[in-house]
Amino acid sequence: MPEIESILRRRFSFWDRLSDRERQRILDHTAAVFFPKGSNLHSAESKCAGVVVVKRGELRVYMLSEEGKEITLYRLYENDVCILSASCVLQHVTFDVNIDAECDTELLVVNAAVFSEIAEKNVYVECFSYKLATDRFSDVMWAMQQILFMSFDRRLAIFLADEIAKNGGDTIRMTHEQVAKYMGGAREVVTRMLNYFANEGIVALSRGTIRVVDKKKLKRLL
Amino acid sequence: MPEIESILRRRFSFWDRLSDRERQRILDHTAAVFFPKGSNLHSAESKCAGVVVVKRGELRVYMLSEEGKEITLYRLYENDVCILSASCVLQHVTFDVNIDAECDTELLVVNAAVFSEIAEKNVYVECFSYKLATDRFSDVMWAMQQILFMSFDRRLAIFLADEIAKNGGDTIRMTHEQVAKYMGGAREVVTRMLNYFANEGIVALSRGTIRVVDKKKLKRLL
DNA sequence: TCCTATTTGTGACCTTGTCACAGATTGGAT
DNA sequence: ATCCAATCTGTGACAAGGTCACAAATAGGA
Repeated sequence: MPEIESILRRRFSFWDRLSDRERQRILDHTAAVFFPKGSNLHSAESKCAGVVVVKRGELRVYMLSEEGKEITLYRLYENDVCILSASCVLQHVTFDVNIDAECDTELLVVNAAVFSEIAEKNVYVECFSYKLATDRFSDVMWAMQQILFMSFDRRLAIFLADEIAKNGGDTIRMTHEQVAKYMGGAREVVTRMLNYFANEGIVALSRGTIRVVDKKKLKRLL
Repeated sequence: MPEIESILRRRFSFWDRLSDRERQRILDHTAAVFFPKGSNLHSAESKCAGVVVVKRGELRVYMLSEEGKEITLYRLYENDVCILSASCVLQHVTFDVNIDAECDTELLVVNAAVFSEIAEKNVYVECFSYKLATDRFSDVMWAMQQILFMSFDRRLAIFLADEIAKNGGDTIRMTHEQVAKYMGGAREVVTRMLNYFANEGIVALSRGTIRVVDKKKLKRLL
């Protein structure tokens, strides 16, 4: 599998700190896996998925309350590495998250037990893992700052701006429900606020899509 | 300073992975520092304080919004090590926090530049730092879960229960203002809720103190 | 064309935060 | 002992956003 190896080498900065034996052991326990849109690939109950590299698609990492409320912490895209899917490997991670595939997604999954075993013996692997966790910590802090400190209209503006920047073009193909989920807000509030934006001539709405028609006005809300 | 060395050895799990030279370098750049109650020992603007060990007292780590709103992330007590005070050392930490001394506090402070220099060369030190950051990540997730998912009365009950468990005894010497700060809520809401608790016979209030008179009822709210 | 699922719109109500005070308590200073 | 000023606590009116219970509009398939 030369493709798998070339991906792992690029994503795992510890790759050349591994012995040949360790490298081979990882390669032997890494599989390409497909998750269809909407499927769950990690939750509190599910056994540890392992370390994941996104080949194609998108993952959403979120917190889930007992009553079923969700807060999206961050999203992962092509080439991102997900370590919280292997939280069982890191004893210092004492919380749980859920991870869903947001669209049809191809992953490389490194077996958790194997990764764990190597991380225990090789500090570079251990260190890599905790560094990655710290990166996510930063993402979560950003999400937290938004949720706790910014008004909903401002956050919505930021969200829309981020989405069009990310995808190119000015049309966001998402239902209000999805936007609400990503932002950690209530769908009704998203609807109301989007209609307000539409009245201001900032966006044009139609079922399932939001088109930004005045980027300048949008940025003024930022 | 044999005292400083004995504290550092106990708190820095990488201590016996250091060369004699590195150990000495750290010892030469560690100082005992006193921060009076209410003083700030780290903020976005202040230059990097360094790695801190709490000898005696208490630190509060919080996020600060542009408008001055605060959210307490976690608190640190005797023997805790604070790594976010040295966030400049960890490139993967891309957010900023504020840290105040909550009461008169004695610290050991390891110079940031020296620590950074050693962390760059010694993976064990680097790894230790990111592990510690991940511990705090877990604390923050707990705070986040509380703030976003739990009703205020439940959170207040948890807060009171935690405080009496921590201090022993049943009296909490804190103003409503302080409670609000720790919980990330509004003082008026704390006042209202405490009065409600008092009506239910759960607590007895007087200026500056909250006494829990019925722990069973309190736990029923948990 | 019709049927059904999904998406969007709307109003009433709840919780919590915000603001603007007023009243109570406390610890000095005289 | 008395008064003063600072701090702490209490309260009401209002705003933002979440929750609930629907109704209306819109797509896709059969």
